[in-house]
Amino acid sequence: MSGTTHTLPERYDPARVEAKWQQAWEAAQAFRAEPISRDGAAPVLPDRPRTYVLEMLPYPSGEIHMGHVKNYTMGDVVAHVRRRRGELVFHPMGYDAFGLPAENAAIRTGEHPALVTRRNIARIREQLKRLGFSVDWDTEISTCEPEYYRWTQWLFLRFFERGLAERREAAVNWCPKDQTVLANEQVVDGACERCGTEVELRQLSQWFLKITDYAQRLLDDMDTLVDWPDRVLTMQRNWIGRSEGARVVFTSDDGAHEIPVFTTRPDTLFGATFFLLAPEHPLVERLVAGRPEAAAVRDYVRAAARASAAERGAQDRPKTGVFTGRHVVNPVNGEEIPVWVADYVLMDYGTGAVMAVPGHDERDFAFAREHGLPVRRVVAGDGVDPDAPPEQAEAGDGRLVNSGPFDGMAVQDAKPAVAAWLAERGVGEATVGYRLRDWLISRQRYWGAPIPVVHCDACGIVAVPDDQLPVLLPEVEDYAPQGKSPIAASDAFVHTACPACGAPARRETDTMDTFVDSSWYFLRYTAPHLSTAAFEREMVDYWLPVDQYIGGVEHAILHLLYARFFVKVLYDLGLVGFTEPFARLFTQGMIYHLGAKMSKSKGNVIAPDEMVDRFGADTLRLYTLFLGHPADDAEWSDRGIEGQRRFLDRVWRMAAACDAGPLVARPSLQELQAHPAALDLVRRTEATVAKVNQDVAERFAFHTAISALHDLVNAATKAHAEGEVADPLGARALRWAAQTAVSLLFPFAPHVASELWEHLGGGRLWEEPWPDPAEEFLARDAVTVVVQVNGKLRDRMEVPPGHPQDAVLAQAKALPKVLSAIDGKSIVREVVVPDRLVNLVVR
RNA sequence: GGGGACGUGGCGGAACGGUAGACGCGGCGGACUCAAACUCCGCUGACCGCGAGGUCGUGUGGGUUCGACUCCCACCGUCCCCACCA
Repeated sequence: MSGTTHTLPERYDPARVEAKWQQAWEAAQAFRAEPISRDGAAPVLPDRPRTYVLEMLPYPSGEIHMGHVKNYTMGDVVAHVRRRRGELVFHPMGYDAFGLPAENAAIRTGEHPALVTRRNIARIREQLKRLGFSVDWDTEISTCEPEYYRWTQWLFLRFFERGLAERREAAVNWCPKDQTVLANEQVVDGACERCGTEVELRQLSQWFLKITDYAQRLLDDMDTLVDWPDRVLTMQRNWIGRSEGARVVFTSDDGAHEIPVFTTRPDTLFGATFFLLAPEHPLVERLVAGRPEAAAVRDYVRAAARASAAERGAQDRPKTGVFTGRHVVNPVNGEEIPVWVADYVLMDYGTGAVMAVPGHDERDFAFAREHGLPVRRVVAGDGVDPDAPPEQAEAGDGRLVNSGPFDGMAVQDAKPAVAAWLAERGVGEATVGYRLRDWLISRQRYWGAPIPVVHCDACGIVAVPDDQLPVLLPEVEDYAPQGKSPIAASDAFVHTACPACGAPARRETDTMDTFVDSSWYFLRYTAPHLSTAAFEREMVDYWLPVDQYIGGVEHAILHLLYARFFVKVLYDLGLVGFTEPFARLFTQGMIYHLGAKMSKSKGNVIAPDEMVDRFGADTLRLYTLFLGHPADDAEWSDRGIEGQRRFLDRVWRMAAACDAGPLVARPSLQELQAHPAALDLVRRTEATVAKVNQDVAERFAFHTAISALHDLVNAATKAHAEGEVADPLGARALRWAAQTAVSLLFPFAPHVASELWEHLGGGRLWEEPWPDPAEEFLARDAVTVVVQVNGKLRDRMEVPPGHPQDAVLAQAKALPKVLSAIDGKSIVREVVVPDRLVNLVVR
């Protein structure tokens, strides 16, 4: 590929060009990932600027879709540009390979999910390769392979040792027909996504990762994520849902139980007229046992357990509840208030118990109305009668009334004052609540990483020793869940010896949520096949945090939050030297077609392969980026893609119009003085370099960068067609324009750019320094200044750049159109924006 | 109910307080061709005018500013996230 004498075929044939360059890159190991950790080799870390460009790894459910093409093309552009800027670029690829789709296919066909998955991966790999992304395929990882999930299990055990993984009872969505736990996303309108059966809530023993221990740090460290989209940060902030309030301890009427509540309104404590427990609250049974109300309460609790989450959470549902016959004592005033059980109280937020202040909380007010409970005013705005109970919940500001020693205090002051009062007496304190829940990672499913613990009657839950990892998935007959994980059917798997005491024991049969796999894959890329560790500290500290992460906004909350949590835990464990995984995040918009999100069920999917067949990978890459700003949703147009193919055809013809090599140097400004057409072309070329650089590096605006390339190629083509650059100097200018356009085109359409670069006499374009604009060509010798009268455009004029303001003004005032516009009026103000505009304000 | 994003030609979109509609699609007219495809050239926001030119125009209504698609407020519409979170 020395590119000496190379004749260009007349017609652009993408299939030939793309195959040729994909082979060339592979043969040259052009995009080799280095350095990475390998078995038996000590890492050598180059002293060079490095960049980790990462796109969210695909889920191998079948084929890639247009969203993937857009995602990986964006990442590829960034990777190419940075590589050619001289940075050491790391741009790996892998597969998030565990999970439901492969498993469901296996349940249908009986085929092993590993086979389904590997076949899908082979298909996707082929599709990605056809698009020519600059990744090193030797470092590919797949989360479902034992060499990967061994380390997922190893990391789980580190969480377990730290007390960050624990097993406890939790309510889960349960489909009584399928006999399985469903993720929230699998519950549609309170029914099972697959069979339509009403979903129940069920108490099951489940594994959790204690992400709530990290709630505050996940919140605090967001301040360092300045290059993340605000909307993602906002979504995460809302998801974590920090709220300040107080813990208040109530005591049961017999003095036997202390029942804490969490409230954000400790200032309204004197307004509590009743008390609520969630149906799942452990004290419910103990409070009602042996009482006449017990039967009614148990009925209610049972009904609540059967009701689905969606049903319980329904918006305008009447507030139901049942009186327990018991009372609790309010610590501020010793008042006894009745205890009810109500299903609008959630067991997993706060303490599962609530003090009800109907005067100042909407839900409590509705409940009080429904059940004839008293409403009391404890906050009054100006001019409000303190003894008139609110007619509706009043959540606004005011001063405290009917609140003993706190009367007259403003709400804002009363909150800390009441909390302090409680703390002094040992019946509460100021505290912070989060709506973030612990991360339930248990799945009663086959196709996931087995949770590597053993249940021993004598020792309890025992970790599988590191040297016995991986705990391999057993072979089973049936992949369908039957109330427990399918792997529980494998006796050989389940029955084992306790690693601690050697007695017969049972293996855990739950597998892990696939989000666990994808919470650390970006670390594994630095050691994709290392057999001695998940990764090496030196290497991850070298490459991470990821410089540019790119993916769909649908992962704005869960994946990104989980990955951040993982990295913080690994930091605390001393396994990594950074606390955030992704320094810069870009979330792309979706591609729509015929007004809807592309989906098989809507029949509006455009298959990338078909587009590659018809137009070539380069055209497809270009078009997905040309669609609009990548952060915005975009509408696919069948005709639109033809425009980008036409553009590449035009680039091809422009390059073909140039003689085969060698490459030329840019003509100097001085040489070009006598040749206006050539000068103009070089000026446009340099301006395009500046524009593309700015759009790609600063704005992520690939669509306008591509537009700028259109402009340049159109101008060069026109200059050539009109014979303006037929002379030797003109030909050099044209060649320079062509060379530069091809060079700039490369990150977007690498195959055709490489082919044309070769024709023009260049070698390895992927290593060619990325163009910088020649500043001397960016300055113009005349600028257009627009002239406005009262802000209305009246005329425009050419002036030298930096022309003195008074001269510009004088020239503007002499323009005939301006004269007629200001005729008979007096100028009251003159605004001059240098080199841009004049505005005359007249009256 | 809470939070967020977005409303610009026939369509995708451009314009980071200073020429609204770049670039692309589509459309119209023309050149090339026996014809077509390809390619090339011209026009293409609306209205008035033969023309030069003029008037209007970025969802609606206000505001800030010499000047607003852009900033602020309210409303209408679309989409996304969260949602009985005490």
